[in-house]
Amino acid sequence: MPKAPASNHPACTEAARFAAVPPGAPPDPSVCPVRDVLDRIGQKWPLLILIALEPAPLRFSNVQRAVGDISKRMLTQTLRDLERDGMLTRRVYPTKPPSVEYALTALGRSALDPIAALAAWADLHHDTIRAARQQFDAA
Amino acid sequence: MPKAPASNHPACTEAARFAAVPPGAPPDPSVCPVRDVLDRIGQKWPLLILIALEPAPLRFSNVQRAVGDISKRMLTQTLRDLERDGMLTRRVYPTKPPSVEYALTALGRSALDPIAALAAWADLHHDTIRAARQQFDAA
DNA sequence: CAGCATCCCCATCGATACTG
DNA sequence: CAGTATCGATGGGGATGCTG
Repeated sequence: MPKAPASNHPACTEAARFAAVPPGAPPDPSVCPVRDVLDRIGQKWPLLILIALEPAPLRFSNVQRAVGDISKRMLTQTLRDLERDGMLTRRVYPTKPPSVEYALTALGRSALDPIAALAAWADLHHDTIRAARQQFDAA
Repeated sequence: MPKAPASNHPACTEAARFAAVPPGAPPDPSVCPVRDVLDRIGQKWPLLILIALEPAPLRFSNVQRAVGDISKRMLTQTLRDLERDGMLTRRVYPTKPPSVEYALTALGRSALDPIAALAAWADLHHDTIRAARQQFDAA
């Protein structure tokens, strides 16, 4: 069990509405899609892994190198989570020594789309944020 | 000090490139804008607070009610962080008893834009993800 | 090479109680 | 009403070592 399921938080209905849900009200109140997704991509490693795999599929060690300082433990765990979510595929080649290739799925690729929008926003407003922080800290 | 500064992670340059940075290379390698932003909005409360304030400014207690089950402790702390980032303003009315109104800034409002895109994605693909999980767990 | 198991730390968050 | 202060539990995640 990776973690507890997303909270069925009252404000999540707000979030869902904010997300421009279709006409019909969400039938399953026990899950908030927004939080469900954000819990994943909001973490450090999942995002970096998705980005690392964007240009091309990679093997375990190559993912580790691409991401940089992730431990094998977290890499394994995060890859599992992403595979479980259908964001990437895990293909084992029974060579000697074994090699495992990870590749984005269409779903994983499509996720990078809105993430890129967010990244663009971050890049655009980063200076403003940093300035705001400095001003705030002068107090 | 809210938390440690964002890691100057090698893959962040990848992330930055992915975010379609302008021609010039980022001069400050010690900060990754993408992680900087994601560290915030990836957390539970900041997002819910931004969403709660989107329709209209709210006072402390009203934010708490709007968000739902957040403790005063986390609410205070998160509001501070968001204020520090320039995402919202804090205006104190010296009435008796005192009241404090929190309102989104233009920056905070603009942040909800890409977040909405992400939320829309989450809403759209949530079923697919849940299905992938169920299939994965059948093993 | 890929990945699992173990240990352990410490940051985060909730609960509670108190103040201006 | 709008916080601050303090304590305590919980679990995320790093380091290390072992296996197929």
